[in-house]
Amino acid sequence: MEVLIAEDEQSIANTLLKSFAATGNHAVIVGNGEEVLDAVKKIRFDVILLDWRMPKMTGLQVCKRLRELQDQTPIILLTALTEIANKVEALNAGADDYITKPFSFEEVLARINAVLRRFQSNTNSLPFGNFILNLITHSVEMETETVKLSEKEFELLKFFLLNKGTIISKEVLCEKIWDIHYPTTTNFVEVTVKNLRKKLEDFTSQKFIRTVYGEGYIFFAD
Amino acid sequence: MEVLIAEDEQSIANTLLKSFAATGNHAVIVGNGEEVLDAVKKIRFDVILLDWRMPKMTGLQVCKRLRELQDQTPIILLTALTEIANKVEALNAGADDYITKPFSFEEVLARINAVLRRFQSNTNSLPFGNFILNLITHSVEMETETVKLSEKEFELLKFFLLNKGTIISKEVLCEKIWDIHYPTTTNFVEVTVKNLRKKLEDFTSQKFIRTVYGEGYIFFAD
DNA sequence: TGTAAAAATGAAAAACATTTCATTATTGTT
DNA sequence: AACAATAATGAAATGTTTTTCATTTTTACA
Repeated sequence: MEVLIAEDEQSIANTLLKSFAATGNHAVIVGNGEEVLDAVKKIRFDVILLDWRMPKMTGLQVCKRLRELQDQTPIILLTALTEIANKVEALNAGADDYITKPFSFEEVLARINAVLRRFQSNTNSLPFGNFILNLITHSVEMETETVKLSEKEFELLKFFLLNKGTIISKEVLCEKIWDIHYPTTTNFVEVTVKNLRKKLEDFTSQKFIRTVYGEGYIFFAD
Repeated sequence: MEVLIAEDEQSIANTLLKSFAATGNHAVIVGNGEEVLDAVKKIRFDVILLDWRMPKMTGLQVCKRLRELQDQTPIILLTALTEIANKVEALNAGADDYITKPFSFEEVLARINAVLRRFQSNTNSLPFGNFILNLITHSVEMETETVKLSEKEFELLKFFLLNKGTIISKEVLCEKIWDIHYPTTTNFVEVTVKNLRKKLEDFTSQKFIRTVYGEGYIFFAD
């Protein structure tokens, strides 16, 4: 397991580092929030432990910033504070859990494992723009409204979201969604794209599905 | 949201009860662990708040017992204790989170929402017997075969699985799945039950959906 | 056992989703 | 600008699901 620890108190940092090493894991220590943001750009971590009090940015600010940057790495906040407002703030800022100091390494491990357990199983929603594709209800949700997709529309949008930013040929869509080999005699792919576009445009004027002439489609969000 | 609160201190219990009502939720209060075990047999709750100190059984014991009984309802422990050992114990006993007293109602709600978020995104399948209901594909899977359910069949089976072992009236199904108020002029609930039974029986001779004459249906698995 | 209420069933009707098809619009190339 | 290839569209045809309805079966209870 790859752990990123943001902690400016040397003694705590070193104890954690050794403990992780002793349990067969690998930890990287950084001393402030900016270094966290740099580190996550370079390496993928399984979990991030953020000290609440740090130089420059607080753990909370780092947490918020990471979520703004669409980073979904599980975050556990380490805090010496006990004020209720902070706990609520932490959870609402996108942290997955927090641990109050003083803590035992045993507790840290228990917390991490609990958070990872939740995370490991697949997500039930795929966000894009201001929207969310709910994989259970097969509908697109925004703040106020919800639109139910037909089955083919759902599978198409899901496929686009899992492959956003890359050109997807009709041939591939045919194979993956309809399980039909190219060439097809009719244009059901185009028709389904049209219908999906229509449903999304009822929400917004944003053009998510762009056509690449002669090659296929490409999905853009953010 | 349906909340079960196990709390023997009347003042705390009443405050919670009122606060939940004020936020459009419904809470049930019980005073000891045995009543918790009784209550979950009858009704499905979205979350259980367990006081650590209670007559007869501690919250921890109740928590362990519920997990032994295969009850997966999210549990949040309410505790006045601050010893680290207890926190670890709580998480290892199968609790999903804990709140230290004193707490604000705001924190309780934030915690519940955080737990529910994890819980929901944690499961994309519901197992029953030797089968699995895949919540993403809306199909029932067994070792070799797979059957795709229609939308109503899917919602019905999902509802049964989330409420297994309890009697479910047609009235409730009508409200929750069709969003239609009783009484109905026609018998679409019975028809959908019939079709779902048929699809399940193509897999197995096991009778999952039992009729309770004059009351509704009850789903049995394991 | 007979009866009335409740539930199950097969099949038609209605609503909805998918696919096909003819036509129009757009794109890249000359 | 003109052309051919590709894509988009509206609407019809087909297929599937949902709902309705008439009838049969099951149940609890006298």
